[in-house]
Amino acid sequence: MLTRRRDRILSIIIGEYVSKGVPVSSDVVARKGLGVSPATIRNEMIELEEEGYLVQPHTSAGRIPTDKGYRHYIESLMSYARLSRDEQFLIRHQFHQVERAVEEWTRLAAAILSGMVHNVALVTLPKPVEARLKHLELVSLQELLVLLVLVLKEAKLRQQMVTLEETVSQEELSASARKLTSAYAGLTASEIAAKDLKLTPVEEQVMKTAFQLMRNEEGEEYEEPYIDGLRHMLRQPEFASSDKIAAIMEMLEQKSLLKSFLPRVLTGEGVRVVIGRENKENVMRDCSVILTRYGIPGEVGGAIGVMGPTRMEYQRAIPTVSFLSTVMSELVSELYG
Amino acid sequence: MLTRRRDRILSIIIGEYVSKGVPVSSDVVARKGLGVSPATIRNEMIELEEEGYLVQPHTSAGRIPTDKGYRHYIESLMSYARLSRDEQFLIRHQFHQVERAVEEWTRLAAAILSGMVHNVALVTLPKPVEARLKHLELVSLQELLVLLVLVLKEAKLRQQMVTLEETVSQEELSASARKLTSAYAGLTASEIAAKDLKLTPVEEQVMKTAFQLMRNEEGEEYEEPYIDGLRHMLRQPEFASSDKIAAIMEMLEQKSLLKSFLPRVLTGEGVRVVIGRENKENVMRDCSVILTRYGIPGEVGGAIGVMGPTRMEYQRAIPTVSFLSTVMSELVSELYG
DNA sequence: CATTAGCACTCTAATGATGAGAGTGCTAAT
DNA sequence: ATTAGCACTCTCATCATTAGAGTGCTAATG
Repeated sequence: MLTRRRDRILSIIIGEYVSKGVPVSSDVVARKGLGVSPATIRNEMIELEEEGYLVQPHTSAGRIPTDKGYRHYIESLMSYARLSRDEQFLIRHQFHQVERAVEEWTRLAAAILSGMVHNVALVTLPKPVEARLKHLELVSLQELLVLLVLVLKEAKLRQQMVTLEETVSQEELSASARKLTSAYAGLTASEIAAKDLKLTPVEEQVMKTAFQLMRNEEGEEYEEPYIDGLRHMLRQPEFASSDKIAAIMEMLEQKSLLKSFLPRVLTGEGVRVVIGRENKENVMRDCSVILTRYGIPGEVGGAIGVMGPTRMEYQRAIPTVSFLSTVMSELVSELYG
Repeated sequence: MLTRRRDRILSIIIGEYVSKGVPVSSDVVARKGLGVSPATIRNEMIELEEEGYLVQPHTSAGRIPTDKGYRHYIESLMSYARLSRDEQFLIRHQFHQVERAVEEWTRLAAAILSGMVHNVALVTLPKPVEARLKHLELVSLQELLVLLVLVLKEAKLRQQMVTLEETVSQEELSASARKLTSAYAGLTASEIAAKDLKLTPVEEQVMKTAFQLMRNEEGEEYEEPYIDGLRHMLRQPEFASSDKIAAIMEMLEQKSLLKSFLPRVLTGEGVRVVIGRENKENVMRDCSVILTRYGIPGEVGGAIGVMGPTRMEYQRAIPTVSFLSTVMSELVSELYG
């Protein structure tokens, strides 16, 4: 546990370092109205360094926060930081101005978030815990080629070409589609599989494909996220070396890494902050990630978050992520009724 | 017009510079089997410099090609460069291993292209010159909320929520959908508008939305492209400074710029190469873009291309872009049958 | 006349020396 | 417990020096 004053000093140092990007000297801290001299601050700083909250880049430099320092700072921040009423209103307003569609919302959320925190925003599409069929349609394209269209409960479309073994007219296809829709509407993939219905071979084939498509919708993993704001993050001085940029780019373009990265962090409620070396990936050792879920627990959910250098405006980023998650939850709830 | 020998020297310099990234000296050129001494090369290089094909970064450095130099080199390249049979086969093979869907093909094309040329690949979805309706479906979501699903001729789905003014049952909606489909299937947006049919108010409303959606499909502009391979481009030494990266990132993330950028380049047939300062955008002054169209002329088309530093392996990039455009054209043709 | 050997010249990039400035840690006084 | 004072350390910018790369020019050559 830190004394009140050390806590205060740590906050000041983090605040200064985050905004200026330069190691913070005892002088600067002393001028922030603590009523003590730089020498006293120095003594405290030695303590804070010994306890692992601060480090010096070199002997004659000011201090910068360690991951542990940020961690402490953030814990005390999490509870009370909120966006202002005005900002909340402004954000809500923007969502009401776009198409009523999850893709649009997700894209907008990423755009707003990245713009507000000047870093990369990651937002996945909402994904239902279990896919439920709403409607099924078959459209004949060419002789043997049929387009299978699934409308899922949450107004999501999935499509897949199916190559039939025999020619079937559009009328017959429509009849089959009607039959299958009325038989299976409202069911999940497993419920559909369980139901033993008398189907024609063509219908069998269609449902096999539909089953696959629905299975793909389920699962623990989140969708591939929308990414926005790379341009902002790259302006940060910590990304002056193009090596780091390339390494991070590699991670972001390699969907596999990203996917495996998201859910691990999100087993639990509330906003998660992963700071610097707390990240498993080595390339991320100078980055922090602020992530949270949104959606309706047990029904549908997505992830929303920010990625940026460890030296990040947590004070602003955390409430922003938090608020946007709330808004996305509301929007999704509306849609899922 | 250049003499045969100067042409040869220019080629060698470009070849060397592209692979090594270092100004090329007369010695290096002389060792390439021209049968003349470095001094002769130097005399030729002076000529080439005076004619604007080469420059020296500073007095005691080798030469590097100017935009004009690259331009000349490329003109002579365009005609004969092809990918090897093996590579062609390998690429085709990969396309046959993915889902039969334009999104997959587009994504894959970007992935393959960027991997092969170690730079950024841009590929837009194919876009029809005029959207033709294939099928229309209405799915009731909530009391007044209906999902309108359009299947367009090329197996493309479009969706939009419609808020009705009165409650309509799913049966009635399906009936309307059937009616509208049989009335309008195969028609373009303008043909649909021209047809004067007796519609209920709800059907009117639906068709108004459908009309809008189809109109959005048309137009001169290409779709927003799939982008892949930033990680490769960033590894190039010319992007060591993060300023440039950020500027280019800004352009790529700002869809507006990108969209306006694509079609301007693509009024015409064949592969287009825009080198360095030939680009309108100032941030692109050290970059080249290789772009071409694919699709069925007059019916459906997209753009495919590569972006990278001016010092690019044109010899490889141009035939690769060209070949992938052919493959995409074939695939799209199959689908549009 | 085209080619080329020879050479002086220029410019870069790496290295090391120097000094100012920033900020510290410690000591001793309050 | 706090703080003034001060020696100490390390960075960073500047400058000088030097090796090396590659040139352009001149004069000689077949």
